[in-house]
Amino acid sequence: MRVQRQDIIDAAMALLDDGGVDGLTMRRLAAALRIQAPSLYWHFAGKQALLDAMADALLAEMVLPEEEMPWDGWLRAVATEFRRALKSRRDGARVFAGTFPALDNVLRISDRIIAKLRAAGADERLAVRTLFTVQYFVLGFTIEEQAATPPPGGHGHEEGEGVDLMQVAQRLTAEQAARYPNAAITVKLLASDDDDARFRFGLDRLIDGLKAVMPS
Amino acid sequence: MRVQRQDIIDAAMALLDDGGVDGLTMRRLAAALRIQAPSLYWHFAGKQALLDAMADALLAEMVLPEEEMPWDGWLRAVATEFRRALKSRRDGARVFAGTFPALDNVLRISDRIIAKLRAAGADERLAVRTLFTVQYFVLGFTIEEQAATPPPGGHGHEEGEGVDLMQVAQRLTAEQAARYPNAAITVKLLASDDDDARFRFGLDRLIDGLKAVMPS
DNA sequence: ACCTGAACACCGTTCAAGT
DNA sequence: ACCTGAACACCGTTCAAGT
Repeated sequence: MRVQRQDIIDAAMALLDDGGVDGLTMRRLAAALRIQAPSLYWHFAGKQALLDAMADALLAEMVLPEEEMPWDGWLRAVATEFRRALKSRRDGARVFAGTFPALDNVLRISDRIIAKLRAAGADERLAVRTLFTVQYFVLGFTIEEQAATPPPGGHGHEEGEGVDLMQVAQRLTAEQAARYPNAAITVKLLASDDDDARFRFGLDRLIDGLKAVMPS
Repeated sequence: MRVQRQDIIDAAMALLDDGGVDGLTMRRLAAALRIQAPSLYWHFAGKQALLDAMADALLAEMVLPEEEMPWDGWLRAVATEFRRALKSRRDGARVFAGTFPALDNVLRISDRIIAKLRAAGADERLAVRTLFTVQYFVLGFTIEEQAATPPPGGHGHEEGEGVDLMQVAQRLTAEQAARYPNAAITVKLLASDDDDARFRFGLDRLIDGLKAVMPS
């Protein structure tokens, strides 16, 4: 049986979990599929097209909340699901960032979000700005979250790819800690704070701020 | 005169403007400095250490607002300056994202922001969460902003690195536009909307939301 | 203290050719 | 319609050696 486009995406996603974006090469991907690297170029125009397809695939599993909810709770739920989708694969947020794939899942989900906001009374511009404001926050948050090495008991992550916050805190020179005491505290506090709670904090502030400009 | 650490950072920044992060290679950087690539490893442990130094250098020009302002206006001004600093070099936001450099400029500016928020009555955790929430929004926004090709009259950007939103809009198949009408409108509206106004919109919503949880 | 030459182990992509 | 072999033009990094 020959390799299909979807087989390539599946294998690429698996490889992402193994070695991160930096470990995802066309040659390794081909080897995993037991074909030669140039064969991939029959299915995808180039590596970027593959990454676009992967970004879109990340959203495939997103479950949208029920339609009956008020827009603010609904948007909060969608943002939470978006973060979950990005986190479902190693470096998922980095793969998604920068790509602007006009592919099916991205279009489908954008469409539903805009529809919801418009139904709640927002005009086109307000709906679009709201969508992207929330998206930027989630994306920025999740990129940093995934860049940090999970504390001790991770199950993959062999390489020193991630940033260990504890280690960063300890490597601050005495001079730096004396000169920038608040920054020194920040690193330590950040390392011990709960990611989910931090995410909720930011998202709730944002949605609170959005409520003030949404009609009704 | 031999090459100094700062010369390398300066040359790397110039190279960034020329060819973006993808065009920044140790070999090209060395050539620009008229030395051989391995020499760079005497000054920096590896490419990542250089990128960290570049991320820190991006913040060197940041001008912090006067201390007398109320915290909300002050924070808005700092966020605006942060975006400006990221945009001062091609792909600046991408360079900054993911790195967590405990270097002087990053520490200095974090320290001042936390100090300001604490002086306004926030406890440590609230101050840290506020700082990072705003940072995530600005970073996410600016990454996407820099990923988009500036409309027509750009002065650099030879390669097809950026995403042309107009082109994306036109490449949507009739089937896609029919199935996801709101998404189709979104792409067009996004291409014509003003980036500065979009940035202010998101930032103001965020700061509005933060006001509700800050004491005083 | 700073730099080079040579080498290692890779990359993404093209293209003619095969089935 | 899908895949291969061979090749091109690169990468980041190490390391012994030079000044």
